[in-house]
Amino acid sequence: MARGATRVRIKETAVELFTEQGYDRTSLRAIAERLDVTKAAVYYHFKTKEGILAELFEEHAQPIEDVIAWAKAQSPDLGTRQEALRRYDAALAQAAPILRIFHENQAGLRELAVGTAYRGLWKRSLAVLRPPGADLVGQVRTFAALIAVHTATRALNDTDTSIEERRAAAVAVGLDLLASAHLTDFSTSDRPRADSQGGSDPSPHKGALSAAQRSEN
Amino acid sequence: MARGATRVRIKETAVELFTEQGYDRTSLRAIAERLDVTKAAVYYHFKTKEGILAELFEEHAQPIEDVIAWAKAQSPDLGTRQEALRRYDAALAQAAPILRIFHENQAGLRELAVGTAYRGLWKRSLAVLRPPGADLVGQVRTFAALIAVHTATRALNDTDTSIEERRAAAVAVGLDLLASAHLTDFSTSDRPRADSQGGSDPSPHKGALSAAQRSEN
DNA sequence: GTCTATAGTCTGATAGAC
DNA sequence: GTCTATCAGACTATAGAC
Repeated sequence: MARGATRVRIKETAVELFTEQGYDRTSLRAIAERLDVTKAAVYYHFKTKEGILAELFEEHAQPIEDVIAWAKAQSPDLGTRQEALRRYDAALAQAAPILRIFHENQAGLRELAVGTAYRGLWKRSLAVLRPPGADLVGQVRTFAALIAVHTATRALNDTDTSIEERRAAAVAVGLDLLASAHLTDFSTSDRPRADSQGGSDPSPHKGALSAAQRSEN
Repeated sequence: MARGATRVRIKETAVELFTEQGYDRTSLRAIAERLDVTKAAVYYHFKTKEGILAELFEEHAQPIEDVIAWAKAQSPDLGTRQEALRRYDAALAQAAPILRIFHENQAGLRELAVGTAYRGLWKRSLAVLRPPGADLVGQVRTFAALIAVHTATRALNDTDTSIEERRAAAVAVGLDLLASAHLTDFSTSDRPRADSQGGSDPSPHKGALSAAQRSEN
């Protein structure tokens, strides 16, 4: 067995079991048994159960932190935010299984340090995608854009479509939502132009905007 | 103490603790202690721990089932789906705390019967909101609409806005997404030009880092 | 309707041999 | 680097007194 192989296998198995059964329901004994090692062997590599999850998080959060750092270094326009969403999606290609664990175990991880770290990453991602001075509707759109890229791919896994198709669809919807969120003054008919840098207006499908204005019930 | 009061208090306390700590981390002992009764008293009212959650689910799922049944009895047009979303939101006003428990404990509840029941409810809700023959993008939009109404209100609770404002914003975005989902032929996705780099480069490390040296934040 | 007492099992974690 | 052995504590659930 190569050096460090067991440590890697522990993390791989932990991802499997955390995903299948949940973090709290997954015991170290179960991880050890599936690997055909003893519980003490797991404790040799990781000080605590949370330590396994924390290391998984740190590994996969880094590419997303890079996207956030990149976006902060750009001018805060629509093009930057849309490109940030595409890069977020690219980072997610690897990180999705781990972030899914955090998403589906929110309640149980709330009091753990690693859960706080995840919530911070989510908030920073949202802050980067959100137009400055967005109104509430714009903030909801931004949230919807992020969560679409985050979970829509898995939510539609009962369709007979490929992962690539679903990811592309989720990103397309996310980009459209970011464009809509860019229209800050949503409730009036005076709408600012969507893009000022290229001269070519992306012009997403705004025909449905009037539907939302009928929301008063 | 009025008749049946303890049973109600157990459910109320369970909601609090399931929300704060998660379902798996909440012991019956903790529920009993917070109520200042004994564990056995809880077992008198509920056969199992899952039984508490199951009863909470059944109570609050019914108004949503009613919305689904109503929508199925209408003609499957956009107006019906939008009205269904509004009614879903109205039902959510009471059911939200309970459904939040299911949403934030997905992994741990996966193997439980009550978790399967929740996933079924979600799928049926989605089916009612989805335009017949929607393409993938339309399905993502429908998913985003439902999840916006479902969780956006809570996701924005760090803003200094009222719950009513946030709910109205979430519904507005949801209605707009349903309208967009109605446009089936979206598949020619236009990608707005982002910036000089363009494309979706997942590794922006070196160039972005040096650019990030500029004092932003 | 609420209690005491307890069964039986599993948990995360540690100490120390090899 | 992996093991055996063991810990103290927590868990769900049950039986039966009052």
